[in-house]
Formats: sequence, structure tokens, C-alpha cells
Amino acid sequence: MIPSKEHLGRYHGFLSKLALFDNIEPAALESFFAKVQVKQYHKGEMVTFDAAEHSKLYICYDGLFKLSKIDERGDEIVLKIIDKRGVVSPMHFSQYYDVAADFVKNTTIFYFNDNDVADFMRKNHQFSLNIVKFLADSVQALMLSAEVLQLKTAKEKVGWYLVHAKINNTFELPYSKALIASYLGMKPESFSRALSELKKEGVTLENKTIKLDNGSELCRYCDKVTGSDCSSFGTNQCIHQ
Amino acid sequence: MIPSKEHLGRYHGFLSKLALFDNIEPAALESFFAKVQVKQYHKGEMVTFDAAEHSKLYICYDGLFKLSKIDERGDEIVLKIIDKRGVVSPMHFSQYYDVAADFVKNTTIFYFNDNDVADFMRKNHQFSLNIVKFLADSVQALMLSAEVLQLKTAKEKVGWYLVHAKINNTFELPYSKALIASYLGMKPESFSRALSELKKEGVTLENKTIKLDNGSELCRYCDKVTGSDCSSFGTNQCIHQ
DNA sequence: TTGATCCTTTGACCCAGATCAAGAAAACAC
DNA sequence: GTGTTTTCTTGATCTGGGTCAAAGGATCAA
Repeated sequence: MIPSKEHLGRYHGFLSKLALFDNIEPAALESFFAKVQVKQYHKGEMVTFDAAEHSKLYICYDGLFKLSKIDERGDEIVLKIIDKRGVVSPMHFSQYYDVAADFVKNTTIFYFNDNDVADFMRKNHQFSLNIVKFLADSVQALMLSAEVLQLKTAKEKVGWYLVHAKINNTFELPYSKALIASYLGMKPESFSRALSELKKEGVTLENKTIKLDNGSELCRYCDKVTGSDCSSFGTNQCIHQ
Repeated sequence: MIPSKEHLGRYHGFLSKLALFDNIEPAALESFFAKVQVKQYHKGEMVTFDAAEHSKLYICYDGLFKLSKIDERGDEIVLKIIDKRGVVSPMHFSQYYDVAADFVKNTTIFYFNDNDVADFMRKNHQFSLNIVKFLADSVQALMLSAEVLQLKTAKEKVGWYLVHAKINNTFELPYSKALIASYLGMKPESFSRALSELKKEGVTLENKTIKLDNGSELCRYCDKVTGSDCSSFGTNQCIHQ
């Protein structure tokens, strides 16, 4: 399971399916992928992702970690949860900004050095556009979560999170409740209490699987961006017009 | 004072000083600037900035407005305050995302259409890099404010805001207290109370001007990214090493 | 200069979610 | 399986910042 540098060819298939490499000719990708490097991190490990040491473009191949900031009091915010196919680019941060990468599972990460990324951007305009798209999506996701974190009540936050699992049709919580709680800026106790509030509305969680009494209970917690991926988006059973 | 389309030449100087147009040959800039358009908004006006209607790159020439989201209950979060030289690019948002642009003063905005921006990015790699830089800075600013909003107490938030005015050497609050309060995710009352707490630590506000008893009272509220612009950054009177 | 409007401050009170503490239930190791 | 560790839930209590209300201060138009 450990990809050695010699066998990276196998992983080109994985990389080429990422949005970051959309609409780029295979030949161009091949020569860029030749520069990929790999690193493993262990469960429990914590690394400071600062631009000085980590001025790279990272792509998670397998595992799970969170980008977080911890203050003097030990309080933590989770900025992003990254698992398979997740991308982080400390190379785009200011030299003084840093975040902690906190590995929840053993994790395998592919990365490209900043100068290789810059080269490829110069040679391939579509890749530049994909980087722009990636950053713009990050901006939008951060604005959306600022909104969720500041404006919504505990119950609404949890409902909002659960609606994602409904829309992507897994109906499963992808991570532990404690991790999701911290992503939503709340304590596990509050998360648990919010869930029992939602149960009164017909939303039950059985062993990380969401059960809905009649199917539309979560719609009121949906936002338009998230909802645009829903199979009922825009129909008359959808709240967004 | 109202720039008419015929006299835009005068404003090329203004535009060319923006970071967005750094390191681009004047000739290339000239032909791009020929495509600029202008729009005026009135104090009190509120416009929905959605990608459908506003798929453009906006640059504030004069005035003041805030990008905010308002929920059903009427609670508001301020995502960004934009004044002279501020840039917003709804063209990079998803088609379903929208924010409200809430004009605090009469405002004059320059803008470029998305296809003109895309053209210029294709023709001029440096401009693509500048767009990447702009978006990366936005990501970082949003991560930093997520941290401030979630982790800091009211007093710390206000201290953190004041430290900016110290570092840029104006020692002046640039906006009304109520606007700054909403940017910090708090109510004007709490802002006022936080100020009176800070007064006990030697930080006084006299008519929007910051007075410090001995000069270093605000340092404990400084973060490293903000601090990197301080004249004492890294010296032994600085808290960052 | 004078109202009128808006912005800011202060006090009293309240509440959502945090904290603390103790069980219950999963998950994991062997 | 069985014991151990981690995660989750539930209850009691606390508290920072919000809400509401009222009074000062600024600012501005005429």
C-alpha cells in the first residue's frame, strides 16, 4: 500500500481525475506528474504547515487530517478537513501564516514543489485556470462556513452538515462526531444535544447513518450552493425557488 | 468628480498602482484598461452580488461598502469591508453563491467583464499570477478572520483590530464603530464594553484616534501576519520571537 | 442655530452553548 | 470472547455576549 517513488506511474490515474488537472492534455500531465513526491504521516502526528517549510502543493492520496489553529488557551478551530482527493496549498500562503495539520489517520500525501507548480502554470494556461478555480472555491467555501459558523444555531449547523450527506446520497457521517462538531465550531456535547433536537423533527442517526421519517426534514437546513448538487434542486419540493 | 467613460484615461494611473496589475508592461495594461467600465452606487443602496448578474471583476475607486450575508432572522455577518483600492470578484464565485453589497457611502466602482479578464489572463501570464495572488490573499484573510471570530473574546477582537491601525501608523479607526463591530462579529454594545476594558490596560480611544499609555499595550493582541508589517517586527520588543 | 437623525454608551437582564462530571456505548487490542 | 480505551451522551451549572431600553453625543441639513 505504500507508494514508492518508483511505482508512482500507478498513481497518475488517481491524479489525473482531480479537478486540478481537468482539461489538460495527457502528455503535459505526464511530464508534470513525473515530479510528484510522496510523504507519509502517522495518526496523531501534528505538523505546522507554514509557507517557509511547506511551500508546496499537497494532494491527499489516502488518510485523513485537519487544518486547524489552536490558541494559547488550547481552543481549536478546524479550517478544513482533508481526506482522499483533498488539496492544500501552503505555497500560496504568506510567509508568516501557518496552520497546524493534525493527522487523524495514517495519511499518504502527494506533493509538488512550488517551483514545479509555477513552471507548469507558466507552460500550461489551463493549469493556471484550474489553480484559480481551486483558490476561488476555497474562498467561497470559507465564506460559506463563516456564514454557517456565525449565523446558525447549534441545531441548524448540524442540520446543515447532515444535508450534505443526504445530497451526496451516502446518508453517512464521513467522520467522527467530535471531528464534525469541531468543524462546526461547537463542542461534542452540543453536537449531541443538537442531534436529539433533530430527532424530534424526524432526523435520526443510527450508527452514523441518517434515517429520515419522510425524506424532506433536512431541506430547511440546506443552502443554495450545497443544494445545487441535489437531485431535486429547483423542483417544487426544493426550497430554493 | 464623476468619472465619465470618456475621461477614463485619467484613472489609468490609479488602476496601474494596484497589486492586481503589478509587473505588467504598460502597453499591455493600456489595452486592458481600455475595457474598463464605471458604475456609481448610492449610500444605503444594497445590491445582490451573484455570479449570474455580476460575473465581473470590481475595483473600488472611491466610497465604502461591505460584503455581507443576512439570514432570515435579520442577523448579519460582514465578510469583507471594501473601500478605495478594494477588489471583489464575484466572477470567481459559483453561480449559486451570492453576497449582499451594502453601500455605506456613495461609491464609484470600476469593473471589467469576465470575458475581458479571462482574455487578459490568457494573453498575460503575470496577470494570471496576480489573480492567483489576489485569491490566495483572500483565502488567507478569511482563514485569519475565522480564527479571530471564533477563538478570540470580545476584548481580544477589538485589540486585534486596533493593532492594525497602530501598525499602519494612522492610529485611526477607519470606519464607524458599529461597522467594525459587525466585521468582528459582535454588537456595538459589546464593542463599546470591550473598549472600556481596554481602557483599563492603557488603550484609549479619543474621537476615533488611538492613544496608548506606553506604546506596547496592543502587542499582545497582534498576530504574526499582521505583525509582519510592523516596524518593530522581530525585534526584541516584538512578541513574535 | 436648531432640530432631526444617527451613533455610541451604560445598565439590567437573559439565554445558547460552554464547562464540569459521570455514565453508557462503541471500537479496538489481544 | 474479555478487558481497555476512546467516543458519545446526559445532567447540572455557569457565563460571555446578546437583547432591550434609555440616555448622551455627534453629525448634518437648512
